[in-house]
Amino acid sequence: MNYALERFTTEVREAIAATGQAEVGQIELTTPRPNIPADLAFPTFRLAKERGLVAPQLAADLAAAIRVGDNSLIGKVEAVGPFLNFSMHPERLAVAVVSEILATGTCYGTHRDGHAQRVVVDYSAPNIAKRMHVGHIRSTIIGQAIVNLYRALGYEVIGDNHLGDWGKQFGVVLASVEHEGKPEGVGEAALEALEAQYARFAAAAKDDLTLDELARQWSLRLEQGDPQARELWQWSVDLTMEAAQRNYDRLGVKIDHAYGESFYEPMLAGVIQEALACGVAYRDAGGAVVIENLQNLPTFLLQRSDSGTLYMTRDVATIVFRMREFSPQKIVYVVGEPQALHLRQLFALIRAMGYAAGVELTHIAFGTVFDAQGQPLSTRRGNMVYLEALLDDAVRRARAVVEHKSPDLPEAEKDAVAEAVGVGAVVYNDLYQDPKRNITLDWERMLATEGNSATYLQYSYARCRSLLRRAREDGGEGPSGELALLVHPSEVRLIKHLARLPEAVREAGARYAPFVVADWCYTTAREFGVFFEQCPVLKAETPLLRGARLSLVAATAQALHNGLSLLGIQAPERM
RNA sequence: GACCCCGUAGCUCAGUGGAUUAGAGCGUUUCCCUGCGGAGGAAAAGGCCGUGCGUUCGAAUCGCACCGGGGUCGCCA
Repeated sequence: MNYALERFTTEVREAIAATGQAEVGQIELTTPRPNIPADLAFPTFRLAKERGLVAPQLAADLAAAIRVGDNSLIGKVEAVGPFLNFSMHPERLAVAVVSEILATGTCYGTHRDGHAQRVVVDYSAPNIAKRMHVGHIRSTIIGQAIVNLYRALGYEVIGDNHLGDWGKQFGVVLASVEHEGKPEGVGEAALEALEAQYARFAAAAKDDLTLDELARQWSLRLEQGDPQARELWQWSVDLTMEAAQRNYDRLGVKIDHAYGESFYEPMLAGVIQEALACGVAYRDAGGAVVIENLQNLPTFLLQRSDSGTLYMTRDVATIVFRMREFSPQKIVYVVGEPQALHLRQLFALIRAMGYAAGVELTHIAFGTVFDAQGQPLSTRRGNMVYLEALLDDAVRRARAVVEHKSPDLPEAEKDAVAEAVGVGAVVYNDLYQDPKRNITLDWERMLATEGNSATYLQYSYARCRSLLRRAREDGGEGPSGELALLVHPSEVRLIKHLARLPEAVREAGARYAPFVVADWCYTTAREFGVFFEQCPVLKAETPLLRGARLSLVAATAQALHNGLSLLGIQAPERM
């Protein structure tokens, strides 16, 4: 796809090159700040320096020498000081942008950059036998947005849910089930009961050595593949995933695989052997397998002195497996910032072992969630917020607003809108800013219905759809092709912004930053708001203008919908 | 002690080498429903871009040092 904005950029580059005063490679273009009345600029500082010229003079000379074709998207060329400024041709831009959005539909904004390339995204990773909480929501939501973005960029994306389904704590889980039986209920309620059971057993085992021994036995039986232990373990996995799936469905999350840590158990001995054999690791006096002096990173372990394996061991095996199974060009980890060092060590080790050569290994480190008092959320502090409850609460609050704003909607639709608005607010709270920032769980901010909020974006979409619906109903001029009429300043601004979705998608992908798309959506809603205020659509001065404006509204709705889908946010037709 | 992330308006955040006036939202103070969804739009007030030194024709943006906040540092994940 060669979008209008890309064609414009190419035309500018070629026009400059055609003057014979600059090589194509020397032409670095920038997007001017909003207060500059231009759409693309060529700062001539560098070229002037190379040629021993004065920048403003060079810019003026270039401006005089540039020739623009009859059907060019370039409207105006102007030298302003040392800058050579290019503006788009408003009428031709309107025709190009609006028609390409309507023609490409849900594909508008996508690319083929990643053609024949594969990306593995590691995200969500809930712990088995526990409820998902706010700590998992960030990985899940940001991860899914990254998956969506890379699919939109044309990559083949493989999502993998690296379940926390292994480790010493399972001995306690299984022992507690033997002790108290399986908890009643389903979903998160059952998991909550299981967590309580776990806590009771763990507390009791502190004073009762026979209980402690029981847990140890179960842990051992599980590792040795004992059928009964395995069956109980599988039951806890199923129970957890069933609950997780409800949350995933609501969040629009779909993860291709869920191998989980347990899957790699058979590969671990081999990984340790290999690390020892190739000399990056050694076995110390205590029997632990140690890696030190690796790229100035702190020393770390690949195997415990009691011969047990570690998170690191399983993560190495995971990369080995992913390379063999998927041959990806990139592996992306959507994991919290506290694990940054662990992942640097992992990446360094895997490279030292000769794996993943030429493969991009990326850690998208997201910040920690704090409560309103600035405390980290934790079970022990008792301030933990669980995902299902969070979503339910958000939806409940949204339902009250819907009831107040749109009392005439059918009840079922009110429910659907509340679900979209409530869940959308939770999702947007994780996507509207740079993931690496720590965030405070602020209900007011999260469930805001004004300003830079999911609700505002959904509202803008609903207004677009409402206009189009009413246009069909009143029998007047429908969306039409007289797009060159769209030259009102607020129309031009909106169109220019709509033209930027494709590059926003690219930038968001390159930076692993969904907020770039969120920002684009927000600005779209703002520009549409201004247009809506200043330009009557249904009662436009002429039928032709009405048709053109309806086309612009349709294009805005389509582009906004595409942007929101990338973020995983639903857009109701009315609300 | 070492390393990583952050520090921009009262609050939450964009902007990370270039253009008279560093942008949004929330909050505050005003306006705009005889025109389509007011979950909207307009305007005002509010900033030594943590501090200092440096690099550069040019620094919120790059480098160094410091200060403040968050985090991590062999047998958890």
